[in-house]
Amino acid sequence: MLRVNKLTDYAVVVLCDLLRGRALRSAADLSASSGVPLPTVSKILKQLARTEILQSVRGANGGYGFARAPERISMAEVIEALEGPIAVTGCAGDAGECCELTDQCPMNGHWSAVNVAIRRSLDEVRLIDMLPEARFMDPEDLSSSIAARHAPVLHA
Amino acid sequence: MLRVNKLTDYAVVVLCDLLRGRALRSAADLSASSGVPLPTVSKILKQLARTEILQSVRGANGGYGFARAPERISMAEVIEALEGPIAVTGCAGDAGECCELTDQCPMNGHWSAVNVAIRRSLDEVRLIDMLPEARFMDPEDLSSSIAARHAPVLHA
DNA sequence: AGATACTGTACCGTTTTAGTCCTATATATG
DNA sequence: CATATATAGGACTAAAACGGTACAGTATCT
Repeated sequence: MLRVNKLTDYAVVVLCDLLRGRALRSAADLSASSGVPLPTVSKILKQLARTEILQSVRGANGGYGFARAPERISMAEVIEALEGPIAVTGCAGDAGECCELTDQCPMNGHWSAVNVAIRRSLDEVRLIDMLPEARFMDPEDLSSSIAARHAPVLHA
Repeated sequence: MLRVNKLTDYAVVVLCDLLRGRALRSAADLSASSGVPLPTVSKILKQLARTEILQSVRGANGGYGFARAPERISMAEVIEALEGPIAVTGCAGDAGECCELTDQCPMNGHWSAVNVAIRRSLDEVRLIDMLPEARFMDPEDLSSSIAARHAPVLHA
């Protein structure tokens, strides 16, 4: 079925919620407003904060916010943040690890054609395209409305 | 990691082997030449024969062959044959089934943007692009060489 | 009739995933 | 400085998915 993890699915829910609210929100806050259980939200946000997608602030009044302008975050990034490099099979990755049939295996990394194709298409889907409002708004209205919601952005 | 099943991986190995050999090959034959265990090869071929990719002939001297000109088979078809419809999450599918958070879930099928993008890119990767020889040959040489190997094609 | 080869289904052990919890660390506030 | 708040990191467990195998059935060739 070419699935992504359920966690990745939830991540998009949470990220869209974050897109809607103030610039800095706590995990508990996001859990309450998204309906996703707190431990799960925590896990997701922690993962995302390790990349260039989210930025975290520790301590009282801390929380998570976007590390970059959210309009410029692609789904490829989100998926990679939660599931590692986009590689459809173990064989096709850059890593040396391969199946036991290496000698006879006539593939030798030819899934990379598929990987590249998928990677490219995911680069072109933006996180904000996942917002339900997206389908009712034209791209310009959308970005300006998001910009407005995020007046006090974190990312300097 | 956005994986496909291991079975799908093996399917490509076996299909490429079939691409190389005679038009009609038995499962045992393909198992021997590809190195994939017979029961597994059987399972894969059975699945593929349910679609328009392979065609089966029962009884002595039977086997499997392509149901259509193999140059026109896309990876999207192969993946769908083995894993069902290309849908990255349960939510996004056409089926009514959705997560438990339906009410609050702000997604409502917005993974479909991702699904469509992936589907489109997989439509453009052909099965023959997975052949190791593919990278050393230009498209025309390749299709003619495949056509030559498959002179007595099954598909009318 | 017998041998060959696909068809369908059911089963089980292994691996992966989802979800939870605990301890450590950082920061704001009184 | 003490305390409350919040993230960081990692370990652990129960559940689901997957891979692989086996078996009984059907079709076809010789």
